This record gives sequence, structure tokens and C-alpha cells, in this order.
Amino acid sequence: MSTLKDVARLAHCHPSTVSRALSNTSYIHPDTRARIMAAVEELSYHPDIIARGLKKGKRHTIGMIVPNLHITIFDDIAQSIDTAARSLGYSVLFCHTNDDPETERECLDRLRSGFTDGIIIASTGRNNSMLRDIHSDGLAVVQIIRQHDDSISSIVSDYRTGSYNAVKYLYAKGCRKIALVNGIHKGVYALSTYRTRYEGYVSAVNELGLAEICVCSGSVVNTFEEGCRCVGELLKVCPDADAIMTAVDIFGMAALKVLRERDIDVPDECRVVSLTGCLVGHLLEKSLTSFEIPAELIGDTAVRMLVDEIEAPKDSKPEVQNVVLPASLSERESS
Amino acid sequence: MSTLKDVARLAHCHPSTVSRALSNTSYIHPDTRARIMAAVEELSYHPDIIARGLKKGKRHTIGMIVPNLHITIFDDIAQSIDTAARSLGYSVLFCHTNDDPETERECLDRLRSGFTDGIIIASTGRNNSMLRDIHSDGLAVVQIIRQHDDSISSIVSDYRTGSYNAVKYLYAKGCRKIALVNGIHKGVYALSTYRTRYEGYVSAVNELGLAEICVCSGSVVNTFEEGCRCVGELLKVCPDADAIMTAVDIFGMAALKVLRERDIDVPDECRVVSLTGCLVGHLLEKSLTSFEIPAELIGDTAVRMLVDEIEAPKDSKPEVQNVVLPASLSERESS
DNA sequence: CTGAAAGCGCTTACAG
DNA sequence: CTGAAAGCGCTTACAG
Repeated sequence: MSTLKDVARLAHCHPSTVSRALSNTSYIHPDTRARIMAAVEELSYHPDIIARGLKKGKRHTIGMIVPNLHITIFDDIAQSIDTAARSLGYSVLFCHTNDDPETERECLDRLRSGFTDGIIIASTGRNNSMLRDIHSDGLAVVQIIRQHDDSISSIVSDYRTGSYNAVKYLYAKGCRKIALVNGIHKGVYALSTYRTRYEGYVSAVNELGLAEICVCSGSVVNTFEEGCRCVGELLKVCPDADAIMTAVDIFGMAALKVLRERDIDVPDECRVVSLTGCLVGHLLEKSLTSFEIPAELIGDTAVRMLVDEIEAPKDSKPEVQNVVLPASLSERESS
Repeated sequence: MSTLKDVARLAHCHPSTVSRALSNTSYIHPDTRARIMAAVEELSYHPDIIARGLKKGKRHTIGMIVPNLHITIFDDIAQSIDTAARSLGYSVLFCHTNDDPETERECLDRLRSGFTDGIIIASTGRNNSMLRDIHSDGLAVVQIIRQHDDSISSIVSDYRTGSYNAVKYLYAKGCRKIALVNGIHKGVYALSTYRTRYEGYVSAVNELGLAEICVCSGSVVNTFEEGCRCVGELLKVCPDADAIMTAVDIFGMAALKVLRERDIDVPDECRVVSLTGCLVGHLLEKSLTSFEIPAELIGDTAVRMLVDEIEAPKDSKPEVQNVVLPASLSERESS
């Protein structure tokens, strides 16, 4: 690992001259420049961007905190954040929390300690005051997928309308016993994504004069097994449900699995729709109708908003923005 | 963002004293310590770990370069790397390459520029000399899943044996027309993971006196669509194949899909086995028999090996280690 | 027990 | 056009 000094020594000039030559920040005599370039080559010198950041007060790194990658929308989001960040000259620090507030706190603690210029987070909502702290301490923050704090920018999808529309869509297909398998939507562990989906569902169902049939997960992490359990419970309560809406794809996959085991034909006897399309839906043997949340756009926009905030001069930070993107229906075999 | 200096000013002492108090590196008078702690609290001071690293020559950050998260084993590996790194006090910088050598080069260039103490990479194999350069420059490096360079530690699975065993397994089930849908296994874009699988397949097939039926993907990134195309081609060449082995799960899913479209019953008329289990297999409507590669163990071990190398004193770096882990058969509905 | 100084690898006014 | 100095936020011998 050679340093500026090493290059300077080899090129017979001052480190500051090397710095200037490499950053193209002032005119350098061609001979000097040539000697410097030769030395850089010879030592295969790579400037230490972090040390540069120390001086400039920038790290060129953003933190990304997501719950979990496995068959969730977050794997796509993570990739699009990485791509967008790289194109703007930023690196991304990856943390996953499994939606455990304690882990989340740990991640935030690290990221605030000089590692990043800003943070993109899909949070549990249980460390809001810490997040505000970090934000007012000078780090840029953008919430994605879940908005827990009005004072911090966010970019989410309109889950309520998605859910509402899903009921209407299924009703139009002739379904009259439309069930919802949801994430946790009440109590301390409730997430707004599930609460709003529940509300959208209830309002549509009431409007149409249908019965409310809803099973809510008992686990913070949405697993396949928990999905199977919920669908099983649902079919106990309402064995002749003719439609199942699931909050997330992995629950949708659980529904397809359980219905197949019970020899209930999809979609003829029971239709299945997922409210969070994460690209897995169209790969399934029986493909899953989903409301696709625009993962790539969310990642992309989040990075753009974050970097805008990071790079704005201290006295003219951009205003808090709360972006809401619609989900779009992808109709497939399951409905 | 308050600094050591701010704390010192408020606590009426020297910054170096604050530093010592916080790092517990020498005895501090209780009164002084109390004043310091109060100041830290009041300013909600968080030490800048990166600046600390500058002085100490450590970043406490590792880079992770993977091809692609989406329905691959890399989402599990990424999570386990994150978990293991965090537990050892390291953060992880995330990059994905889509197996594009140019992107990979870009990622390596960033990571070597002072961002990390070491790199975990599932590489394309087309930037080996750069990787060696980085390694001899003093950064720790560990290869995962794909080993392209003997001089750098690695941790992979025994793909050849996995593939060989899969043929034997299918033969024992009565299959006699066993096909392989592989990733790119020859030419400049070939990866050893696919080459060795091909070799294992060929040697088993020869041993058993069966015909070789192999279709190889034409795309660097293993997509569902390409999988479908390959399976389609395979069924043209050999319409009565009674077993399909696929290099990766997403090809396995493609096989299930195409066979269903053609009304070929799985497993009665044709069995399907994936050679890279990535946890998606058991979530499918018709679950997918897979050779499970121990993703968690790989991530975990990779971090441990990397950190060992990072933290070893300069004159006693650990020897190059090439770890090979077996894949284990998870028998499911598709076979 | 604690202060003052030097230094990690860089950048950037300030001179000349 | 380029050198010398100061400084980013921290740590750590060295004194006292």
C-alpha cells in the first residue's frame, strides 16, 4: 500500500503536487506530471479515498438497512441501490436486521460512527428517536417501503389502495369470500405496511358488503412456515374461501402450497393474489398474480434523494419529501 | 456531529484524555471521567471509527462482491457474511456485478481504495491478475463459491462430486435418460463451477453407459427465461428425457414450469434435481430436490478466514487455505 | 493522572 | 508552477 508520500519521493516533488496532479486541480508542468504518472504506475498507487474523505468531510458511502433478503422485495431493492449508488460515486454498506429492533439499533450505531454520509432504511419503527437523532446530527436519511417518521423523507408504495384494489379486482372475478393473510397489523410489532393493507382490505370488503376474513401472522419475520400456518388457520375458519390475498409473496407461495395439498384448485376454486410482487411470482410453476411494487425505482429514487441531501450545502438542505408510488397489477395464472 | 475536541472543551480537559477515557486505555481520575461522560452524553458524541482507523491502519470494513442476489445462493451468503462480520466488529460493503467483468473491475477498484481491510469475492475469474495485485498490496482476499486462483484462499463446494452423485441418485431411481442443463461451461465465459459439474456429470454418465444429454446456457447471468429456453431445447433433442439436472435453482424452476406446460408429470415421467439448493426449493408448489450448498457455513467461514488474515501480524499471515465443503442432498417432491 | 506533540493519508489556502 | 503549513478526527508514545 503505497502512499502519496511514496509517489512524491519517487517523482522528486512535494506530496501536495502529487495530490494536485491526480485531482487535476491546478496546472502542473508536463514534465512533473509525467514523472508523477510514472511513479503512480510503478508503485501501482491508489489514493485512499477514505483519508481524502476525512479532510473533505465526506465518506462517499451510504448505509443500507433492510430486514431480510430472502424472497423479499429487498433483494431487488438492494441491487438497485448498489447500482444507483455506484453510478453516483458512492459505495454501500449493507446491514440486515431480521426486523429485530436490537439488531437495528446496533446497525444504526455502527453506521452513524463515521462510516457513512447517509442511510437508507426499511426500519422496524422501533428506533425512531434514534433515527431522528442521527438525522439531526447531520446524516442524511431516507426511509423506504415503510414510513415511520414524518420528519424524515420517505419513499413507499400506496399499500392501502393496492389492497383495496385487490379486493375489487377479485370481486369483479366473481369472488365473494375474499380472505387476507397479513403480516402483523396490530400491537407493538405492527408495521404500517400491514396496517394500511388491512385498512384498505376492510374498507373494500365493507363497501361490497362482504364478510371480513383475515388471519394475521404471529411472527415478525414473514416465513414460509408461518404463511402455511396462517393459510391453514384461514381454511379452518372459512373452508370455502374463494380468494386469498397475501401481504407478501412468500405467503402467496405458502397459499399455493397449502391449497395444492388440500386439492383446492387455483384459480378455479380459489384465487390467490400477492400484494407485494418481488419478481419471484412469475417464476412459479403456477405463476402468482401480484401487485408489483416498483423495487428498482424505489432503490433508485432513494439513492437520488439521499445523495441530494448529502451534497446540498448545509444551509439549504432539500425539504422533506414523502414519495408514494403506485403498485401495478401483474395478472398471472393464480387468479 | 460533535468531535473529541468538543467533548474535551466541555469537559475541561485535553482531547487525548477523552480518547483515553473512551478507549479505557489508561487510568483516568474518576472526577475527570465523570465530566467526560457527562459531556459525551450531552453532545451525544459518537467517535468516528473511520478516523480512528486512519491512525490505526484498519477500516473495520470488508468488501463483498457477488454476482447477483435474485433467487441465488448469494442472498443467503450475503446475510451470513453480514451477520458474521458484525459479530466480529466489521461492517460489510456490498457490490454486485451481474457477472460482468467490467463492473467487477470497477467494484474492485473502489474497494481497494481505502474502503476495506479485505474482500470476499465470488468472481468472474476475468480479473485474476488485478485480484492478485490487490492481495499482494496488503488486502486480505477470500474467494467463495468459485475458485479461480490457487494463490488466494477459497471456500467452495465440491461441484464435481455433487453432479456425479446426482446422476447416480437418479440412476438408482430408474432414470436412463439423464440430462444436464448447465451454466456456461466452455469458452472464455466458462466458470469452473459449471465446468466441474459438467465433468462430474460426464464421468458418471460414461460409467453407467448412458448417453450424454447436455444443454448449456448461452447467458452469463442465469435467468429464468434462459432456463426455459434451455429446457425447451433439451426436450427437442431428447423428448423422452426421464431426468433433468439443473446447475442452479432458477433453472430448476424453469424446468418445472416447462414440463408442466408440456403436461409431462414430475416426478413420474421426468424427475428434476437442482445442483445448487438456495432455500427456494422447499417453498415451491412442487418442491425441488436439491443438492444444498451450505451457504451459511460458507459465509461464516469466509468471514472468519478473512478476518484471521486481516488481523494477523504482517510477518505471520496465515497460509493459503482452500476449503471444500460437500453439498447435501435434500430429497423433495420433484424426484 | 494528564497535557503537548507527532502522525495516519490526504487536501487546500497561502506564498513565492 | 510548486513548496511548506495547517488541518480533517482520532491515537499514542513521551514527558512530567
